[in-house]
Amino acid sequence: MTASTPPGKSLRPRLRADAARNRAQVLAAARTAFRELGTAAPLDEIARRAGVNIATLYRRFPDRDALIAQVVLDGFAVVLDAARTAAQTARTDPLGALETFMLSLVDNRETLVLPLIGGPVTNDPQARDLQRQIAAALEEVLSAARARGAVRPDVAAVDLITTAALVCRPLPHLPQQQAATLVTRHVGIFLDGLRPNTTRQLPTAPTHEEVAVHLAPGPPEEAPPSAASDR
Amino acid sequence: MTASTPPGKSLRPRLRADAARNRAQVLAAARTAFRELGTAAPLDEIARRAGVNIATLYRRFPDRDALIAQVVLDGFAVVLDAARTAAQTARTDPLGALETFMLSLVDNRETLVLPLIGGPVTNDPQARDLQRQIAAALEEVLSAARARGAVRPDVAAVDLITTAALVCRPLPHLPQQQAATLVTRHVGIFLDGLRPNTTRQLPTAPTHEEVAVHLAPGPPEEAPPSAASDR
Amino acid sequence: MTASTPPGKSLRPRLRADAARNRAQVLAAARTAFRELGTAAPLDEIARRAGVNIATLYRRFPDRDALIAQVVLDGFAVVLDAARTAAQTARTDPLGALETFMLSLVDNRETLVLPLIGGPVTNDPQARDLQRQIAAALEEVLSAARARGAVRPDVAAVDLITTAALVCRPLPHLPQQQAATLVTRHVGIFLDGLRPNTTRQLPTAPTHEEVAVHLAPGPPEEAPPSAASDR
Amino acid sequence: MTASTPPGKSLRPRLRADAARNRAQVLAAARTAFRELGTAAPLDEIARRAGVNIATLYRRFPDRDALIAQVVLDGFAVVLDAARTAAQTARTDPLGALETFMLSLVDNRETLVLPLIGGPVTNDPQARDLQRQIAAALEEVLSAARARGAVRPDVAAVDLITTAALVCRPLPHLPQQQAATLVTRHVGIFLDGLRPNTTRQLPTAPTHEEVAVHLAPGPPEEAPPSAASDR
DNA sequence: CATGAATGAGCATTCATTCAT
DNA sequence: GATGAATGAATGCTCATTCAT
Repeated sequence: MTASTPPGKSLRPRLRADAARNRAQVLAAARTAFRELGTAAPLDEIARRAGVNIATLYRRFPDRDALIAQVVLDGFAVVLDAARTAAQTARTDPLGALETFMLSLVDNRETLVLPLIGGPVTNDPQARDLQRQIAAALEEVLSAARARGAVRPDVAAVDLITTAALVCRPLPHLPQQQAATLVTRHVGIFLDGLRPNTTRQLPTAPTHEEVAVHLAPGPPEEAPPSAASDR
Repeated sequence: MTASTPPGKSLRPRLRADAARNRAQVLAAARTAFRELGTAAPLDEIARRAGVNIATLYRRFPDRDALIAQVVLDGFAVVLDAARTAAQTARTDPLGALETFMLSLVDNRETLVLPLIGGPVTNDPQARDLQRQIAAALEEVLSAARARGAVRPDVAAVDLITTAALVCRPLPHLPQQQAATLVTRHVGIFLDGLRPNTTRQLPTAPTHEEVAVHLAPGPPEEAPPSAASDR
Repeated sequence: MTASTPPGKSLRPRLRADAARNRAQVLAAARTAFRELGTAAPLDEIARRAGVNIATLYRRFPDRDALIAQVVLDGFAVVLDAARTAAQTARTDPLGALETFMLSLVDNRETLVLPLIGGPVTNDPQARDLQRQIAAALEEVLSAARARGAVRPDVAAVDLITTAALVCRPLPHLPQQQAATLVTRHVGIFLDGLRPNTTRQLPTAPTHEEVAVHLAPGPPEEAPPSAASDR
Repeated sequence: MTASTPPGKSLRPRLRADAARNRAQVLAAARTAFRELGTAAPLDEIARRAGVNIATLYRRFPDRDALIAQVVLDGFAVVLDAARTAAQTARTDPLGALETFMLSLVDNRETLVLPLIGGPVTNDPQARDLQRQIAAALEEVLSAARARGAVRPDVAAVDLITTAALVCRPLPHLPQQQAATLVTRHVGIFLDGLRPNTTRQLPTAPTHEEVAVHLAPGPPEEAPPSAASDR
């Protein structure tokens, strides 16, 4: 599923080939720039990286938030893909499905801009819808697993989402490889923590609706540390 | 241990009372501003929150990085405190010590600015030293736990630090209470994942030196999402 | 020769008409502002005088030094013009050529920002090159004059350049007219001092290279007196 | 004659020893700072160079202009000294006296802050008075020289003052030694230009009153070139 | 459609000056 | 008398955004 070029139902009347290419390049540049510099990254820096003029960027995305929104939607689409794949194999191997799901996100970390909880926010109904679908698919996986006694009964889809949100954020100052190792270890331990026969009790999970309801307007998030000197 | 007012060994010849108060207020304001707006938060916003003039802020901290550095050092100091406390009870109850350590960080999340891996970086030797001490204390706890077979043998101090780094970052767009619940659940599952009799194998952990060596110059980090419109 | 719009060999791909006009206005404003307020003149003051926004100024000249450099280059171009004119008539009337050269600079004083020695510095290779050409042209004039016994044999091009540098700097606190009279008298006496049959011996002149070699990094220069109150 | 500690007639009730030392250090620091950075040099930079606190500087000199004024007065006093010395030997050797006068100023260039025309302005009556005395002494030298036919008849005291003003300004970007050589050569040629049997006619000189009358409020002067980057 | 150019507004930083110790 | 500290006000510079080509 191509994330950034939503199906024909879109209002967009189908772009000219070069315009579509520019749009894709802007999104790609935004993705990396947002991860490296934060979502406050200068828009002309993004335009430069995309090899287009700043005005071209503005033609496609009326403001920063529109750009962020699209990047996030693209991220959600990737996650939804993974979640659906997991749902498909849930019947036969729910634990393996879970593991594959989490690790595929870790692998795609670099192209995901903080999707899910913790990411930049949009009150876009599409985003809401995608989140709902993601939660549903994961819940499906979990109930299959619970039915087999493969996971602790108190784990919820929101826990998987939280984990994804935490581990997909950039770990700056660490080389790619090392960051990947550390995060993979973390996910491994987390997955082991999903086994049944738990020793400890978790606080009650919020429902998906409780979480989603806050995804709309929301307060800003954290920012980049300016390793050496911000500007 | 008072973090922001290091003992007399400091070069600073002891501040006048009012100056010290101002300095502390600036640091407190910076802490929250950094969490809410990112480390690129406007410095005059920080000064305003602290109730001092921007020039006063500059008198204490010659530039943004100096301010970040101090905030991070303070964060490290808090973590070191917690780690040492854990080390003290490690003999009698290593698992409890671990749990208390992790949860105390979650509780203090709000006053910690991305300490440890993933936080804003400083090549300050003090920061290095604190990190080293933190790692040492945690290793002490872990070896006590391993000796009793209370934890899986392949877990390392760096895993605890990674986890702390991940869960201490702000989860914007979520109300405090909910964020706390989600993170606490995550930590709970993670802790359960530390039990022995593991089902899965973790990739080899990097040594503390490998991780620390990258804490110096480092590339920038992630950034704020600009919920509505950044500027 | 149009000083500020170097021929097509320039990298600049030819400015749009309005942009070129703005650029010229900025340079003109800078010229007078630098003379009146020093090269530390507020850049927004310059922008205001030029009737453009400060950001427009920055678009053309990335920083103060770039602006200074261009103003100086323009000054050098004017001087080179004069020197070449002098060289052309040197054969027939070397003394007259010298006099015309010096007085033309005095006349253009107002549009020259400390060109030559003593002016703001640039390590721009173009500047170096212009200086070299100026020195060469003047040397040509002088050798023609020396050949006829029209000037003392120990005078060098560097002396003419020094004199130009000295007399082209603003004499603040004096009305234009009076400053012009005083400087013209000074130049007149200086020119008379160039006659042969000298009574006194001059210290050995540095070579042009010796002088030029110091034009690169260089320490700052003198500054404005702040007639009433600088700020 | 000690310039910066004017005779007892001063209003200042005689400073305590350490205060007097501080005052002298501030003036010395101001002298060099003004030459290096312009008269807009940061006052706290001057205080730092003087080794005193900025508030101490303010205690002695209520504002920048007061400091400038004193520095200029000191400069005038040095010039007056030299002019009087010249007047004393004018009877026996007027030309030598002139030469010695000019060269002594060149030698003291470094400690003179733009004295005379072209320097920072003061409406201080003391400054006026000093200038008058300087002009008188120089006129005395010149008339002795004219009487002997040792100089052209059309040279006036104002020409000497103009020349002094021109050559005493810093020539930045040139090493001390080279600047000295160039300026000395210039003065040498100028002095040779003072001989009688002139070939050219000078424009009529303004009277000393005409010149002095403009020394009061006056527009600002030129400024420092910011060799590399102003700030 | 794409771009060069212009603008206004924000933020960092510095400095003169005053105040309290 | 001297100093550390605080402040307000400039100024430099950058960026989002709009306009004209």
